[in-house]
Amino acid sequence: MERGRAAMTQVPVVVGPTGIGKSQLAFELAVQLGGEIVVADSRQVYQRLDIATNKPSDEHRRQVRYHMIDFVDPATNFNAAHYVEGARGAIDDIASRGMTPIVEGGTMLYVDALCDGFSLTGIPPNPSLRAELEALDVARLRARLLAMDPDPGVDLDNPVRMIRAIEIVDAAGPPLRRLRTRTPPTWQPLRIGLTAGLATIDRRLDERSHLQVERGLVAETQAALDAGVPPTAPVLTGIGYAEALAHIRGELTLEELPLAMARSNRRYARRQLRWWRRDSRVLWFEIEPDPLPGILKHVRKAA
RNA sequence: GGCGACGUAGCCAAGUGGUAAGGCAGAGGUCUGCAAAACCUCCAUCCCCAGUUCGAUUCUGGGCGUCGCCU
Repeated sequence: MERGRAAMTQVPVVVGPTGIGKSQLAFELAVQLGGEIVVADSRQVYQRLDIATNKPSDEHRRQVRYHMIDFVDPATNFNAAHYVEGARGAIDDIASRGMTPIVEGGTMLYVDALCDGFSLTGIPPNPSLRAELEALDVARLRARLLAMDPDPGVDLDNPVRMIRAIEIVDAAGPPLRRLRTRTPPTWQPLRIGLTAGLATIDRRLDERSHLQVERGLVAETQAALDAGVPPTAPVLTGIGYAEALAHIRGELTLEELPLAMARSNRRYARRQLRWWRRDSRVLWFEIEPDPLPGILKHVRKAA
């Protein structure tokens, strides 16, 4: 069958909370399996901002080929649909060359959109409509949305979700639900979760935050500003950069900076854990004893 | 030692004689094109004792504590 090899291809997908060593594990997995890594991360796609986005080291990049990082102008916006398109292409490309694609990431929506094949409705953002809708309060947004689609299936308290819903229905007509479909990819995701106790995660995040500041996070942020990246750009709203900006504005001392970063990271890590722990398809591995052998065994058995 | 102010959740902080705003942090949850975002839910009986009162976190007295000023 034509879809033959591709259809059967198992793609390891390494997920888990930030700061737990996913990147390192994916690297080791790639080395062992002869693979290339497709990062699923909404911030690593942007060029230059390396420190707080936790991009792979030059050393790792020399040994393993990485995809979906470092290719978007930081002054622009990138989104889940762009990601899925690029990542699917990357995976097909890797597989076509006989290598093993390995997805690794932290952005929950990106991972699920890619691996579950979310349609994302196919309607692109409409900036002028968004600008208009952003001026409305929640009640008005809700009324406007319900007038177009009485049962849109979105959080009616959430302005961001309602604006998106209105945008879709405005372009494609109701009902919204019919546009949100799933078309699984031609390959089989093998979800591997990396986890650890919260105390361990918190300690690592604390250490990493201090390290990032020492490595020049503030200078990197300032350089981005100097290069014309607006403070409102998505990258600069990310963990680390948001705090660095606050420091540059004088709202945080240099001593407070890593503490604030660690706090944001803790919150994010917990959200990631909550997102994936409800997904029964994820097989979890503790990071404490080296999880690589067990993961390799699992991957090889599945293949 | 004297004088003054203050003492509300982990932190910041409103407030009233009738049974405690809000913010941050924390916990849980939602999630199909901004997702490291956005949104939802939960989270205190007001320093201690006595008194006044139908009823005190809110009034009075005492104690303890903190801060400031003075000697």
